[in-house]
Amino acid sequence: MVGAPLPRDPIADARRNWERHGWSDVAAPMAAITAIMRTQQILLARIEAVLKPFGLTFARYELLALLSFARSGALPMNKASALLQVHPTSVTNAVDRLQEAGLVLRSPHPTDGRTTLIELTSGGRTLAKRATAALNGEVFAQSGFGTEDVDALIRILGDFRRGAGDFTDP
Amino acid sequence: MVGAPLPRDPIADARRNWERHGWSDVAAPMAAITAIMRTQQILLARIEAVLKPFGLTFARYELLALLSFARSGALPMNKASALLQVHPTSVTNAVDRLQEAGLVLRSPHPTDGRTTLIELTSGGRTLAKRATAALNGEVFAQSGFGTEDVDALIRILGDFRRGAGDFTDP
DNA sequence: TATTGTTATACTCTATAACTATA
DNA sequence: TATAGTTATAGAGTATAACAATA
Repeated sequence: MVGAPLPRDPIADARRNWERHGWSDVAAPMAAITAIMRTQQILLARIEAVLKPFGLTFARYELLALLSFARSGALPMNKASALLQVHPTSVTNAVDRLQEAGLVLRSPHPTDGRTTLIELTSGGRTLAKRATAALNGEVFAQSGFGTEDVDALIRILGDFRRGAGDFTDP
Repeated sequence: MVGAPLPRDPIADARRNWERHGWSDVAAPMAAITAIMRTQQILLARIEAVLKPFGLTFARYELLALLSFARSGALPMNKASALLQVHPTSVTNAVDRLQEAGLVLRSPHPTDGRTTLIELTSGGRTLAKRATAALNGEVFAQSGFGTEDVDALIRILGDFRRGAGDFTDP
């Protein structure tokens, strides 16, 4: 998927093309956004490679990790959908697969008959811990970002996400 | 897809969870990387929404835009694959669809019988221009990133991509 | 009426492997 | 032998719409 390194940065080239065609005013944001898309692609590939031996995809890992941090150990489907910012059908799909693998189970909500709770099995909890340790050691601990750059990213992208309506936190 | 804003930033919460579980050393990079994933999701949704009326996906638009900047107006398949950093089969697929839509056409390479050249039709060139104008006006011009933040992102993500082996540029 | 979740369906992109044709 | 591209096949996530059950 990632072949030999290119001799030139294709995004810097695209930026120059934008400037040459009279779009100088948006060339820089175009380059920044394109760089985000490409960076995400690189990071996702690393993450999925680490998770593959555990039989997990990133989407399923995120659900597992979310459950492992839930106070009660269980979450309603719609809560998971909201927190992970994914479509309800995506959660249904992910839970189906995790349930087949014996990592989570569905249980009825005690008071609201409409809602389904998802909770980790003990096997799911163990796998979540192991997968998290692997990601921490093989991806996050060697992210390729310097300490100050990590802080800058968190601030810049936090501002962006707030502006995009993700959350209202201060 | 994007429901009501959450009262709290889920990524900041995840970071606190990491710290509470003894992974303080990687909590910040985890948060930065998770923020990149989420930001990409938001941006991709905006881009695809703008491109939809043109009958284009982002992957197909990228190919169209790349061709529109090629000096000769044509590119070999493998060149496109390398520059867009996508799998050869993804290029085959994209070209198939763009060709069905009459936006590009395949032609034989003049000297190397193995390679196929892709080139824009006049309709493809027109659509590329219109789609680029729409993206510039509706996404890049209102990116939600401040000017200094755009510069910071370009520098930080450029360093990252170089480190990841995307290119060898200075 | 509104909400929760599932099902059916469809359409992305992606990836591997096998294959053809050419160098 | 190596390279370029296609085909077949598979799997991933995402989305819409229709539906059932419950509030």
